[in-house]
Amino acid sequence: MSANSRLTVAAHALTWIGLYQRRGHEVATSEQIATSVNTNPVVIRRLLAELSKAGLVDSRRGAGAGWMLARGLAAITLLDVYRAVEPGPVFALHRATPDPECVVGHGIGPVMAAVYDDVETALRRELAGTTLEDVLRDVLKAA
Amino acid sequence: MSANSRLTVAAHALTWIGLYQRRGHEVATSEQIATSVNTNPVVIRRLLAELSKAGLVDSRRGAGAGWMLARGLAAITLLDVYRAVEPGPVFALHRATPDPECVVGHGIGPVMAAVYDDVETALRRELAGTTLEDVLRDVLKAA
DNA sequence: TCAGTCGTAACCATAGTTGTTACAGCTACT
DNA sequence: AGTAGCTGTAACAACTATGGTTACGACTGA
Repeated sequence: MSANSRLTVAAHALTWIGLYQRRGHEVATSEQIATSVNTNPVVIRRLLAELSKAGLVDSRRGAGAGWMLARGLAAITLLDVYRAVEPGPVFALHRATPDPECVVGHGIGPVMAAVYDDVETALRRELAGTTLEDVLRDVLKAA
Repeated sequence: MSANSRLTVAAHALTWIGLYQRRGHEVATSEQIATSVNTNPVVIRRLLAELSKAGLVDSRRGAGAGWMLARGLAAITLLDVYRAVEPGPVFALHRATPDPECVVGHGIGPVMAAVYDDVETALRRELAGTTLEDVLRDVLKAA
């Protein structure tokens, strides 16, 4: 499985913005966030654009521009972030339709789909149990 | 996330071998399985090679060669198959180490790792709850 | 000996992710 | 007005994972 870090980086960016705002700043720039994440500002802007479409952040343009949270850290769960940045499911069915003449080929699709539904539900339940406020608290606790 | 069908195809192949053996045949060939899955025999052999390393199937070479289950369908869970064919975790941490001078950059790695551990545990618990015997039963029920 | 199959290497195509450069558009500030 | 600074997005390259295909040596029952 292609392990991807989109959820990690998105959570990092949002947590960073939250802490920065808590310290009295109105907006955070993609360059500041990129420095903390250790990546390119465009990567951050691309990710924040998806989070913006999902209603998790707002952006301000022009001079003094930047990003701000659309709601508090306590009101954003990792599931919200996951939904915003992960396009597809973890597991997929066959790429090409299996042989419909074969009993297994004909029937296994729905069976696996049901299993994958349960897996996704469990995964989402876990992610829903952690808010970015929890993340920030644990981050500060470890410092 | 790159949705992959390795788990689906592996479960399909094993279930097919199990049913084929139950009908009185000793071994199944990669070509027969590939026909049911609707893919190339080499894809099946590559996947079964991984399942063989994991001790789920055995192969016989020479004339009359093919594949057979190493143990019954009821003794193989989807978690066993998942472990055999999925190399890495679902989520990854940062590709490049975040800024250690930043509180968030320094502390968020372990926090996210803990969350991902819980997610993987939940995912594995779900997969462990279904055996290939369950899969075959549901496949036959739907027919 | 030979036919059939495994085991595996090699190569290509496709797709997703990440990093990078570039540039148009917007707006507070001077 | 003009400008500086940042967003928003396109374009491209590099890398990785997956899947499809061809090829061929290795093995073994008949």
